[in-house]
Amino acid sequence: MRLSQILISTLREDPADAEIPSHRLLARAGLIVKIAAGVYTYAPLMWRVVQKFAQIVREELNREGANEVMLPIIQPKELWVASGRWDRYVNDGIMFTLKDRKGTEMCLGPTHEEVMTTYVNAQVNSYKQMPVNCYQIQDKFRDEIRPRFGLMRGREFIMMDAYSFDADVAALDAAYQKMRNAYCRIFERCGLDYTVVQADSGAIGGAGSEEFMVIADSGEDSILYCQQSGYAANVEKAASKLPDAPNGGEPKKMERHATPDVKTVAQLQAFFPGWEAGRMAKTLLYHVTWKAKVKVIAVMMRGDLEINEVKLTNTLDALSVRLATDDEIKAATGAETGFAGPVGLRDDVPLIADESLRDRTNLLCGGNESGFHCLNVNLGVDCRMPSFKDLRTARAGEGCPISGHPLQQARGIEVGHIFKLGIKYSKAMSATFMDQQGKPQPFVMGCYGIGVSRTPAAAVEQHHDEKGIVWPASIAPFECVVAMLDPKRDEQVVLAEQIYQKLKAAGVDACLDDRPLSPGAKFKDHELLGFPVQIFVGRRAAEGFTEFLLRRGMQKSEVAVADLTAQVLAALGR
RNA sequence: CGGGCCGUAGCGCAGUCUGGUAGCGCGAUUGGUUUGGGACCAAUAGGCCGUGGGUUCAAAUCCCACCGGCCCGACCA
Repeated sequence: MRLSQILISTLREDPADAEIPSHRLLARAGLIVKIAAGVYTYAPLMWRVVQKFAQIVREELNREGANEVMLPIIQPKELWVASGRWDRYVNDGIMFTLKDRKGTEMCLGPTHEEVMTTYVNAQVNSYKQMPVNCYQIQDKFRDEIRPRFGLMRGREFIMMDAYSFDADVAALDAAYQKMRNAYCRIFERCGLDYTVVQADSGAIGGAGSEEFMVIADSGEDSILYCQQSGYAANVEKAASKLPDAPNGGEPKKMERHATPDVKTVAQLQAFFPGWEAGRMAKTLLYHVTWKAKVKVIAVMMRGDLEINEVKLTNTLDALSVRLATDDEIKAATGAETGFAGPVGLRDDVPLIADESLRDRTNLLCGGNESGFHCLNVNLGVDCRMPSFKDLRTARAGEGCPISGHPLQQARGIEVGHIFKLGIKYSKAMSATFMDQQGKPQPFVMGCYGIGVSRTPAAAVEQHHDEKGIVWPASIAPFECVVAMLDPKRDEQVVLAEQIYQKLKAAGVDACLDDRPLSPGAKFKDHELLGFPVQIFVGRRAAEGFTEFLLRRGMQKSEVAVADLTAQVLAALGR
């Protein structure tokens, strides 16, 4: 391709609304253009990037026997009612809904479990037809509460989702493993530094799930990992071994103390010298929403630790949880915020506690009365015995649950997520096949997503410098650019053309920069656009020499034309 | 949805406090000179100052409402 024929519009200045490197660079390079919040046009060079990545995804999925299909973007409400997800997605506000001419409610697909399950259910009647794995690569729509970071969190975005259908759990496990392997190959081929972490399965539900995280400071997810054991988990899911808190000793008689205006753990430590946070048990009131009811419940946590609301939601099998408001707290405990405790808590307020409080004695708790706290509280003696659950947010520095070594923390961009769904959707939607006994059974499903527009952005996040993007060769818009510095000089034009043709003949995805720009402008453009290998045909063209630049590291050397193709192939690892 | 902020030429911004001719840089167009780090000279084009209402002799500027957008938070296959 000749760059003179491609729409390229790099900006001299950073766009005003971009924060993170990938958004800033993709916008400045003119590769993405915003049309509304979280909605972007992909410029020709960016579309090449997306297509190259999508092709890698296809090749690796096809290798595992998956079938590419095209599913509708517009979906009828009834499918979502059948799976039980309409209300949740609409209430969460992320569903784009619309009505057709007849007034039938439809939505723009935020994901495709419903459609795919319906499709496969109609086609697959027998266990003999499985395993089946279908995927699609296309636009998805989510009216994100807060779109941001360019392609990282858009409202319209490109995604690959694959769905596997099997007759039993063992077959699902095999399908899952195949997809996991394919995912590893995909992200390796993109040159990404990624980690597979245990994850919460969230709104989509199901048994096990793992996320593929690209490590980057701008990542929206926090992950904890251990190099010794290989353990890695999203902080939403992570477990850890805790260092012991100070022992409370033999149970003593509870004391009630006036603590006016002392509300926080820090204030309590100052008020009661010698009582460390680890000997306190804070009690937080949560407003919990289930499908058919809402309730305020009390959750106890050791004073020096934090509640993990994802774990709390899962433990309670709730749709959502949020901290209770001051009014709700007063209604439930009779006390102002800051004095809630288990002692004398109303019987109709359920009480649960984190495992870190099991068997702990002589705790410091809120008094359930404004201005009072209790010392030497013993659970099950001075108050109800709570049920104990893992509700704690694991933190860096705590022990790895496998090796005990201190956990380390990093930020990650979620580029892939794989789930063992089981029969959650097939059962809800009555999607069944005939088993060997001739009895209908629900499909055992898995689902597997990759952010197709997000992954290239993540690649930029990981591969850039102060001058611009440094594309990994496998997804670069072109592997190599051949630029004539002065298109008015015939020897440069002729030589550049020759080199370009030779590279193409050698199988290099090359482009020719024949634009009538000054040399400086071309240098800047190519630094920003990030072609991995850059060849400049300039003042030494007549002598048969060119300049050879590797974008990563910006190493520049003079190379004779005769050696050029070999050098380019070597630089591309071929 | 809570908190903070912003809408002025294609992009980046000044002007708004203190009402009175709408500006700067980049980009674009034309002509000329250039050609190794976003060239130079000259000329030109380009604005319902987000929208609607109000105050005023007079509104980009003051007031109200709405719309759009950004950041923090909550939220989030």
